[in-house]
Amino acid sequence: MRFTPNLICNRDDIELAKRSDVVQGKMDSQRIVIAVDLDYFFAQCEEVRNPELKKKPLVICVFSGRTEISGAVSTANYVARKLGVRSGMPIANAKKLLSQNKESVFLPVDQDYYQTVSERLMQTIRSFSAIFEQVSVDEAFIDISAVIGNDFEVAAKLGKTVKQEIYRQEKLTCSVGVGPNKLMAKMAADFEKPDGLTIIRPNQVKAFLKPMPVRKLLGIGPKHEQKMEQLGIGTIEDLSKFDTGALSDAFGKNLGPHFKNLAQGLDDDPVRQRPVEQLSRIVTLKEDADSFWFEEDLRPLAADISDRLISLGLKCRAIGIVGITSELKTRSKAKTLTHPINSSVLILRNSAELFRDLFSSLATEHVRLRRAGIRVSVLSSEELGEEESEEQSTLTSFLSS
DNA sequence: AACAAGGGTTTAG
DNA sequence: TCATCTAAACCCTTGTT
Repeated sequence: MRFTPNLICNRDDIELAKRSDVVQGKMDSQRIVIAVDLDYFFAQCEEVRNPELKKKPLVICVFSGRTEISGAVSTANYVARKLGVRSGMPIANAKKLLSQNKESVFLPVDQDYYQTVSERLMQTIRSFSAIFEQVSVDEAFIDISAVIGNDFEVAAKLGKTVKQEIYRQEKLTCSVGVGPNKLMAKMAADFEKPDGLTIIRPNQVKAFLKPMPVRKLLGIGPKHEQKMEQLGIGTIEDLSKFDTGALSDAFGKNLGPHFKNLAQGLDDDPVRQRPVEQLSRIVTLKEDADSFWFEEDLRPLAADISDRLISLGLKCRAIGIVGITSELKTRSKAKTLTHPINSSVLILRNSAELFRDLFSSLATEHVRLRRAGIRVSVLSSEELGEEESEEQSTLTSFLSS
């Protein structure tokens, strides 16, 4: 079976595609979703900036600052991947793998640059449908049902057009998937990786999923895979036939049935822009800390989170800290405030207090911290928060006491 | 019973 | 030997209404 068509789109199709004035009808039964996933995004951005890099192994690194080379690989181009470099890998390991190749290049992430490119890309993708969801800096969904109707052949052309338009504007390649929902669109995009275009029509869903290992399903990682293996589940087909009750027992009341739906290619999650729910920043400390003497390391984190809250017009009513121990275990503490805040000073004061708490526990365990971070959540619009109900309940409890 | 809060885990990119 | 950073979703437990 083949999933990849080869069709060219004309000018009329583009104009048709741009018609976002069509109402988002409740034709829930037949959706067409497109997933766009930029190829090795950070590294490809660097290649566009300096085409010399295209032939060389290129590794984009997050340097932690502990030593000259400590840190992890963010992403790498396909030349480096062919030699075994993977994202998440320690930089030192990547250096070892590429030590024979004098051409290889290691660059630090340039988040601002990628962000600027990303914003232009998202504008372009969005111009194809108003029903749009940005998933990450380099990934997005559009729901084109209202724009195109229920015709996968037209959708295939539109997918091709999206790729061409992105390449024309930014000289970047991407992988595009077209499917009846977000899950299938995403899995289609993953099916053929650099510069791919894959269409999965509703009648192809079962055959597409059937033979795949469960690990390929979105949301099933190494841990879930291992658990499934113990249950005798190897392929997506195995999962789709497994007893729902048993899945609930193994993965929880929510997740168990969810996995079974995914295995059948079912996903009714709508394409929509999701509100920001939390903001966080974390740093690696110069040396592992066994007491709270690094308030200076925290100050820039608090300032950055405060800046972001303010520029989004938000305040937070919950604040938390995260610590990563020397053994790479995660420890966290959080508290809810009576009143929403966004100032750097208050964020710092509250997180410092939580860190003192955390260290009193860690001291008795003789555990030290390698990394320390701040997280804020329960975000509300700066103007109209849930102020009214807050006042109300305070008053009520006061009167009834 | 329903919901909030707090702490941990898993996934994804 | 070395192990980044950000964000979401879920799980479980405990406490309140």
